[in-house]
Amino acid sequence: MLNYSISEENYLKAIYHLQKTDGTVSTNELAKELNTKPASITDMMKKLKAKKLLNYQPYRGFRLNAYGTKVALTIIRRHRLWEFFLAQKLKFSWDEVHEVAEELEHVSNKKLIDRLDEFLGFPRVDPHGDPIPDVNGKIEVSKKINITELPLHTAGTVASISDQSSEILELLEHRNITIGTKIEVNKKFEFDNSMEIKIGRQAAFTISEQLAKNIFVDHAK
Amino acid sequence: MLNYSISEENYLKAIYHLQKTDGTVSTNELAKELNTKPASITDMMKKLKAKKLLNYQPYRGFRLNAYGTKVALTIIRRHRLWEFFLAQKLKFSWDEVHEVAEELEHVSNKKLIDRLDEFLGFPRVDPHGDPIPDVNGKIEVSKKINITELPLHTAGTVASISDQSSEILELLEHRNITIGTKIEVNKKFEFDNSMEIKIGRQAAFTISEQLAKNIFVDHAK
DNA sequence: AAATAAATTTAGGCAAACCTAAAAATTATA
DNA sequence: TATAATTTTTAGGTTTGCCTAAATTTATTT
Repeated sequence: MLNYSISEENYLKAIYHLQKTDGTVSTNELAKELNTKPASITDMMKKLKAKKLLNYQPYRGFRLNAYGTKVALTIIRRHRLWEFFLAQKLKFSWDEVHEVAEELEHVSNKKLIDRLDEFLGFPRVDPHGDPIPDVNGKIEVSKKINITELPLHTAGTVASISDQSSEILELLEHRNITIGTKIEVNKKFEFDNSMEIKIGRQAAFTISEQLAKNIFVDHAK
Repeated sequence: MLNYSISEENYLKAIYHLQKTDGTVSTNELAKELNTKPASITDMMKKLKAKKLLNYQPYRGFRLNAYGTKVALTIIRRHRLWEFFLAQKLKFSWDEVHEVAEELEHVSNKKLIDRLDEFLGFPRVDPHGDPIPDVNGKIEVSKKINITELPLHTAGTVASISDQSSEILELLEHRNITIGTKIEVNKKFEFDNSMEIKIGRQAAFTISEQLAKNIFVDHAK
């Protein structure tokens, strides 16, 4: 696998993430994601196409090919392993890791990343609950699990709420919990099975077992 | 402290290292060190002077000022902490760490470096035996110590040999040990106080207590 | 299907960091 | 000290990755 510039790596990563939802990515979409102008995107798409990382037809959007996807996944692997390292070993909080990992991810030494992976005990998910691609670029598809099964200090993205009553929604609204909210469990109390959770950088608060049992989150493995 | 580009950081670091020996650094000297052409050096010196990092008079060489030195020391701090991390935590060998640290050193998040320092237990010297600047940029002056006092797996640079006989020099020559050679102690044997040492990437070998007692190395603290 | 709006691309520029070749300053030498 | 050799700087280019403004293509309306 060849080496790519920091800009190229950021483009590949952004395209990978945008592709997930849409089938193809548009110039404006990517420009917005990368905080650049559409003209810059067109420039770079020509380069990445020339380097055989993606399929691109003028005016028709673009999509990573198999090789481009593989490169994107190694970058995501680096990013998530560093996030895990920062949270686990350097005691960075959940919401601080991303920014630092954005820089570390561009250090491309393969042995470094594989040794780091080993040092960390081959973690499967990063501190946000997103799956970490393995040495071969294989990435686990995330599954829904109940928040009560979520490991401590590992975020999950709220994917569904089983009870649909207005009572529970009132409570969730009050707590600022909706689909897409990232939740991290701080503590579980055996006495009443209540748990202390945290959302983003807000102060932690406690929720009852009843409520917890209704919250499902996306989580790899 | 402001942020500098990777190139600027590499220039500052190189000037710092060259300054140590000479009083002032010349264009050609720096060009050789950085594998660039003299014209590129002149370009960059103008920029670094404009940014108040060094003193520079055309045709008269250059030298970091107090601020430039401080910046250089934070880069060296990052580099050596990462080297320590790579050797100690990721089991990289002595001669592999430098190259990887050259990349990691440009990640400039201060909290990252200070937390890493703490995580590593505030090490004083890197795996090559060079001192690591502290949070405030203070760097210990290296002192000579006998190789028998050198901690295991930490390199020291041969600074002097106390015995000056031709017999010892013959032995040292055979072993490829001269002033400037970097030595790492692998093991010490209590039985006869002999020790197994390693030079660069050569295979390790054993030396007697008598010989060891005559080898002094530069080593911080 | 024309006209208008929106998205995308092209054209031409800019700054950073490098380069080569030529000019200028400094240093060494006859 | 004048000339030669060396060092350094200047002048003018190149590539990467970005920009603005204008042109073009595609999509949406009427």
